[in-house]
Amino acid sequence: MNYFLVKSEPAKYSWQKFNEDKRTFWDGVRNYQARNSLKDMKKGDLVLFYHSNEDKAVVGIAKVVKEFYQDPTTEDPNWVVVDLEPVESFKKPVTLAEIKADKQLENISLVKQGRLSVMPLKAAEFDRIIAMGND
DNA sequence: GCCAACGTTGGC
DNA sequence: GCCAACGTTGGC
Repeated sequence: MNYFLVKSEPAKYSWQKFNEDKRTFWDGVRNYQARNSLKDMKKGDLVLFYHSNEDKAVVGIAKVVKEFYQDPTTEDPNWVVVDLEPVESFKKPVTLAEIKADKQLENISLVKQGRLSVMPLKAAEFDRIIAMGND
């Protein structure tokens, strides 16, 4: 089981919209590092959903329901998507400020490499954020 | 709206 | 294959 975090601007694709859709393909990744993470996702892996820009908070958990395949929004074979389904919403969104302030999360890619839109998480980091979201 | 960080592109 | 220029992302 692997863990990841994906970012979305709420104005573009919000957690709420995702829950209304019940399922989505994660398109628009145009960065090789992020793409490699998409390729590492296996069915059943869990993915934190982060709102960038407006909320700057992790708002819920999704899971991988279909492994990577050609991005249907481009002809370029470099780019892939995965299918995700919402699992649950956090009781309380975990803000970037809280993550930055947490000792156990100081090395998380979200903080260290702010511009990356899809990133792997260590199990401990994933668990920690979940715990904070359910406080 | 500014700017820092950083990935990508293209000239040499 | 190096590196400067440029574009994009995202926090503030």
